[in-house]
Amino acid sequence: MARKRVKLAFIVNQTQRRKSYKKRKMGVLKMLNELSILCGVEAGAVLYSSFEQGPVVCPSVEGMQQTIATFKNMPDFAQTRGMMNHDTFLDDRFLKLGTQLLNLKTVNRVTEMALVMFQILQGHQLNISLSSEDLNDLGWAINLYLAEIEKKVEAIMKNSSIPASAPTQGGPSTSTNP
Amino acid sequence: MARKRVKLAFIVNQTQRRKSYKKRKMGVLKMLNELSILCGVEAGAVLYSSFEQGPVVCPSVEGMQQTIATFKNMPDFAQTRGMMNHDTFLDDRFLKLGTQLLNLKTVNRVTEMALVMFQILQGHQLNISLSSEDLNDLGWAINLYLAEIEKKVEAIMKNSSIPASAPTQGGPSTSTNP
DNA sequence: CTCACTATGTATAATTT
DNA sequence: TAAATTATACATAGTGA
Repeated sequence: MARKRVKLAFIVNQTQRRKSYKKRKMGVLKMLNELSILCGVEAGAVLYSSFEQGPVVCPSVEGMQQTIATFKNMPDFAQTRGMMNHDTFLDDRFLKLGTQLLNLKTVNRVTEMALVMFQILQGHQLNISLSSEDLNDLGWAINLYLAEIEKKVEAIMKNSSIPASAPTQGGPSTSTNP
Repeated sequence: MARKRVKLAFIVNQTQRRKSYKKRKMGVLKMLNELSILCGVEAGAVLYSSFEQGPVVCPSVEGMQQTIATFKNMPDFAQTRGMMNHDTFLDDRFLKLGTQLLNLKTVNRVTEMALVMFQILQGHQLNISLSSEDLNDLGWAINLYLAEIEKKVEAIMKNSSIPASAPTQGGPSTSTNP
């Protein structure tokens, strides 16, 4: 019943780890959502866990689709056409429209964010793994390490006679918007 | 002194919002880091705020660079060369090597995550903003809305005689690893 | 596994310096 | 404006159905 002080280390017990992951995922996504709303910040995240088929992407694609669908199916939307002018600019219905459009802009902004993230990390990856002769030792160590692992895997495979299979790759699962 | 129940809405006061952003950013990044360590999950995030020059990227590029630097400068690393075999595979020094290599793998994994995120959102963006005639109304509304905003901005600019300036674009700032 | 509950550590809004 | 403080709401580890 008591929540012991959490030790910041990998949770070895798989069941326990899975539980913790589920709860904390919810927590992080909720807080990210709150940060986004409260502070007017575009916030995106990706979680890549072994517990789920694909990466968890936030903000969720489904959430954004719902936003669009809501906008498209907004009652009286057709009636709004043709009655837009300065007098109706601050009309409630039009303000709602604005909110929805801001959400639409968010989609584009998040895409842009992801691109930035990708470019930054890609550039970083190139710097450390491809560039100069400074990393010869690193490359050598990697190869040796992987070779050792390969040997171990081969040995295990021979003994257990389980055929090697391509990893199952499911579609990405998106988080439900909190 | 008391923390009032938080109302989930955009904080209008800029000073207040800035404060909240700083604190909550720390919190979210910390929790993301914890989730990553506790549950063995690759977690990446991007924050795009008006409070900082560029996007905040997590895990931090600097943090990863430090990992690499540590690895490269590891004492006795040169001595390890040539003494790797099955007997020394579980040697302490080599286990450390493995940990560092896992971190290196994390770099690549995060890059991959970002790419997935980008592709998913890119695809989604195209679906909703470019594709079919279903969205004619949406496009029409956007144009009208933007035109109205433009008029307002023009009016404000004329009255205040403040010249329009290109937004300053700084380099990306990376979060410090907690 | 999933939900529900509860005790408790943590994050953070409000306030002061 | 930023840092330190404090009181409180919230997240979540542990537990049971």
